[in-house]
Amino acid sequence: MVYRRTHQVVKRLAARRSAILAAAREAAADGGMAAVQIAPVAVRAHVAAGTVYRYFPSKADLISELIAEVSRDELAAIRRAADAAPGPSSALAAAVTTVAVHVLSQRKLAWGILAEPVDVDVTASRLASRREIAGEIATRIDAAVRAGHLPAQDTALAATALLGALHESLVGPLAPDNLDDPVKLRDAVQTVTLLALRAVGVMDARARGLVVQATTPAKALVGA
Amino acid sequence: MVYRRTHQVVKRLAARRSAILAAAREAAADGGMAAVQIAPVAVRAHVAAGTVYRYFPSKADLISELIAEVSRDELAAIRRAADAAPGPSSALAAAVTTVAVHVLSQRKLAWGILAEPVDVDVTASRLASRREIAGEIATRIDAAVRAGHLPAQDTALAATALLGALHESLVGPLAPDNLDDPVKLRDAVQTVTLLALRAVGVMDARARGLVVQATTPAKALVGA
DNA sequence: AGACGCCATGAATAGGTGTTCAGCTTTTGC
DNA sequence: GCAAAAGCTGAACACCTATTCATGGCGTCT
Repeated sequence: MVYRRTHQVVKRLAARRSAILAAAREAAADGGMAAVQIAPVAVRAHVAAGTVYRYFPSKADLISELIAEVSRDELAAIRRAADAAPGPSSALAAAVTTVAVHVLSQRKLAWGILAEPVDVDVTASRLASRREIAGEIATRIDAAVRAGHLPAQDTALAATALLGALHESLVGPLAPDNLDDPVKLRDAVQTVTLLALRAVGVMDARARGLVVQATTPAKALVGA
Repeated sequence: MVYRRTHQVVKRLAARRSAILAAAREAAADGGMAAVQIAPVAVRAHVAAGTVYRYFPSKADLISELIAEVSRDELAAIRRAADAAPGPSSALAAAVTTVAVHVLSQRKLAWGILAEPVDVDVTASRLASRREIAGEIATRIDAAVRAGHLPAQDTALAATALLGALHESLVGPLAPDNLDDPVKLRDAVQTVTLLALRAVGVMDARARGLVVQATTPAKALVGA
């Protein structure tokens, strides 16, 4: 007797898997990675604790997939924004702005994905996540360098440094705490983007122009 | 009958306390914060596990003091380097270089102090540590701004961003892995310092000069 | 309709480390 | 030298949450 999964069942299984992941994401967005515990996530997803283990071998795997998923979304958003820009420098500015806006609009989640202490080992997926995003930024820096807009440099290191600057200043423990005010938030995004662009060698005056330009499409997200 | 601590005993107690802290520091430098567990630390300090609790109310307190101690040392080094510089811009460059060299020369410890997951809550002391260092950097940026060497800016945010850039690119998960080679190490320090200076608005050409200048006194540490 | 296999359940288990404390040793004051 | 106080010890405890698994229910095939 060959038991075969009906299409309907396959769909239900997939839905459940997504539900669990979504529940984990909500929990993380809500209370950080600390809130991503098997039992609470199971409740959120309307399944029993044991069921989670039918879909993910371990908590580490669950969180790893969560990180990968968020990372994919992030990367797509960055590419979209950068590709829509008129030139390499604008693209870089757009990419940086996108990262800034995204992490700010989901601070707890971002902090959880990036740096919050977790009781299981997720270094590998965090590493992969960073690699992807940093790689994209590095590519954009490289394009600007090749276009002659920036001095030659170690683009990988620069990209890493930029991300570090963004993360620490926007979602790190020292991040300003009044970022709920849309105006302050936009200012923070602009300030940090300006810093980032100057860091890789964009002249101050030109950088300011790029920042304003890049902020415009992101207006809706920034809410100003 | 009034029992009173003899001078000798006071000294022994203080010595023991230091020994425990030192043991914790060694453990952290050796295997990161994960290695700072009560039992192993006690062994290193040649005391019993219970004894640790006669000096520190909890593991959280022990680690908090460890963080504070390392932070104090770091701050002192930054001040020393900056104060020895001839002008505000040089001082800023020196401060940044000092941070870079320090975190690189004790990567595991730095990572532990800054961001490594710990099973107890040490956010408060980490926050304080960051505040101190960032405050110092902010002060130096401010001095350079007032001297007319840099454009006006949000110095607190800039300082935070700089530290984020340094940490992420030098001890974060994406940090280059060949930093044991002294030459590579020096290059990394210079590259990152250059990025940092440009970020706050130092012109590229001038920044390069400051970087070289600032690296010279740190030569010994950098080992090149 | 019957038999069999996959899926879901959630209470019980496991494992590891911070913390406690009753007993022992060392120091103090007379 | 002796009693009292303080310090030290380390085995036992406590706690917490990831993970397991015996059981029951549902879907699939003949």
